Amino acid sequence: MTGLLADRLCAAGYRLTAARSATIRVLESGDPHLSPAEVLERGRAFHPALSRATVYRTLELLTSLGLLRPLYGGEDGVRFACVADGHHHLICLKCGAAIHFDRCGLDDGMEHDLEQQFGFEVKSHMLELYGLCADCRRALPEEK
Amino acid sequence: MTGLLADRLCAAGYRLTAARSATIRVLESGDPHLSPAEVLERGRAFHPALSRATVYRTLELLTSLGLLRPLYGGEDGVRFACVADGHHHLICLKCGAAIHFDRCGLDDGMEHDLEQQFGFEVKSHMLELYGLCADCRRALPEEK
DNA sequence: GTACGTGCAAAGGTTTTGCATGGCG
DNA sequence: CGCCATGCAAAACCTTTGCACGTAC
Repeated sequence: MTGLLADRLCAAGYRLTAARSATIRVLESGDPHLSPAEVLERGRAFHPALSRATVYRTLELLTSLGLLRPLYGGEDGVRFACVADGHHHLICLKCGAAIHFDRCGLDDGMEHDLEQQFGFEVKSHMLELYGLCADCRRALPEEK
Repeated sequence: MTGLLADRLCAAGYRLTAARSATIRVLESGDPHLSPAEVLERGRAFHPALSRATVYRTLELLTSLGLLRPLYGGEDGVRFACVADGHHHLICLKCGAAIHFDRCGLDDGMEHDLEQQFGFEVKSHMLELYGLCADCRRALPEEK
């Protein structure tokens, strides 16, 4: 339990309430790709009164702080990923599976170069690679 | 006019119809981050009868071929980006501006390593860096 | 000529909003 | 104690789906 999201939230001047705390606990507990509905369902384990509207508001707030990122998954709508310290996925174009990997091939000097070139202040990043996962590669040749 | 999207579509065995052609022309004409509504509006310049449903169907089709990628933009919902040959953005967390840059710091051996490790076949990729654009950095200190 | 693709319009689900209440700081 | 945040429920929105017709190949 690092409390990274909570820390950043407070540092930005927002209150750490029961609803937000529950939402954050869900986001930091394992599964890195959750839909708003899943966050609501799991969040109610920590704070039964949690409302759908508050989940949406909290997700938007964390996104605006650069801590979360909304992704379009394979088929089931939006999912949010924590990108506080960079996030890297392999995404299967067929089944929508998102595989997380740690290694980031990013050139370390790159962020600095971009800040120089565009005056852009980089806070986090995400790298996605698209293709076919092992299971779908196996399945494809068979189906006709 | 490269016709890259059209070529790939046909190569995959799909028909190149007037509706699809119009949609593709919009996607290949400049602006790399379009919402479905914008695609519809601009597409009707080429094919007035173009329907909203067909735009959605075509966007989904191109996405499943790994040519497009749905992104959640700053505030206005989904936008689609062409990732046929890799795409790299700086995204402003405040105003939602998406700045394209060419340089990709990706380690060239990385794709191959991931194929070895996960059995994943990489077809395209996208790199997003989140932060504040030059304009918003200037504006922030002023507004209280 | 045939199977695929389209347009229309209605259905479905998710996301957003307003307002009175509650609780953090 | 004041203001921020919440919960509820309704409203708004975007997206998807069914079906009969048109058309690419």
